[in-house]
Amino acid sequence: MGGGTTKIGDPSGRDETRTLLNDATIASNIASILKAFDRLLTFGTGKTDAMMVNNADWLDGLQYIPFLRDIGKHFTINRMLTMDSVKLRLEREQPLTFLEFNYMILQGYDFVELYKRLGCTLQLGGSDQWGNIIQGVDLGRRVVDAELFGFTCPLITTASGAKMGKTAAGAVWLKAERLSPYDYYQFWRNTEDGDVGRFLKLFTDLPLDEIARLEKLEGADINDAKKVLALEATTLLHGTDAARDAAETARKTFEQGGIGEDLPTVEIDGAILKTGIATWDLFQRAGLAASNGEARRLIRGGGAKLNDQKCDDENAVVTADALVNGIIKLSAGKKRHTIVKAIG
RNA sequence: GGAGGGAUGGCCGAGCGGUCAAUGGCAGCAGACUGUAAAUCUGCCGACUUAUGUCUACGAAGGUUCGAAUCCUUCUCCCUCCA
Repeated sequence: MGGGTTKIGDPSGRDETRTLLNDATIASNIASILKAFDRLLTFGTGKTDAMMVNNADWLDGLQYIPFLRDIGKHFTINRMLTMDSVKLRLEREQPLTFLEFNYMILQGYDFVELYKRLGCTLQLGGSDQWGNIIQGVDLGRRVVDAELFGFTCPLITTASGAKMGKTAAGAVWLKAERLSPYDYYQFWRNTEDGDVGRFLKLFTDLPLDEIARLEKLEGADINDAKKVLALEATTLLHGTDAARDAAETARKTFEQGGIGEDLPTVEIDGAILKTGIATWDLFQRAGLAASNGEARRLIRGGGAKLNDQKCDDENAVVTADALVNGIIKLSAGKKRHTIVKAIG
């Protein structure tokens, strides 16, 4: 964990100085990240178990002068200026502070420190980390005569060039509290055709010959491959049960036009339904519109459905009569569905 | 220290006294077409129980004016050049 380096901020790929966080925020972020990774890695003390270390352990106590003399002398400004993270910022005439300029030195130092403490000899990262990793490799050779290695992979984009990680609802979160298994499943289910094969290889553990078979599918059949992708990816993160439930909810919702149990659910006071509530208000409360005005626009635009019936009048009053088995299904467009449940 | 240039809605970027909630592009949302895909086309895209209405908004605070994103003053931050 970059508990120390986050106080500096990696200048890679951004024009603006990263917002500096305070210690409490950093600590809570680290705890949160540990929880997210816990789903994917086995942390422990065993031979092959994962361990999480925090570079604040050795960076926070660094003394400036000794550090400059021992480590700083191995870095030339000439070389540092050729690093993309620095070069791009300068070329675009964006400010780069001395603080950020030091980031690569610290990350390089991290690698050496990890080698000395834990015998770590390989650093993996996105291709934007290449420069930072190489600095560590070089530094290792110079100060501890170690042979270190770097391994980078291209940052993942979709076939149409968009950066990964964004969905209609915002970012793709790994924690179920931020993005439900169902929404996570849907994220993968909606993968572009051209990405399916690549994503199957990158984000699932399926054997390559199975993936090769799925890749051969064409036209509408590609949907079968997408279902496999979504199911496998969701299983890895949320487990078999959650993934199966998500798949079942998606099947019911999209293939039968019914109501899946895992759809986002919003509770509403039964008394409100008794007296009646305007349609636009209901959509807003269900979280399908960010503001009342947006809800109205959604309905006016013809994108809103209540129990699969198109809503024509934003001011129409919805009452308890609309409840079917105690719930109302609201839809914004074809993909965003929410269940409203009356309570009390 | 000196001389210039700049700060506009999620982002980029026009506007340079009224017709500006602010051109255009991107992103986003919805509709059509489809396969819960992409591409394309269409509409929407500050908030408010929607109103030819109110409020908030063009870095911040004052001022000029019937009226300011647009003019003036001060401040903050950024960029470029010179030292």
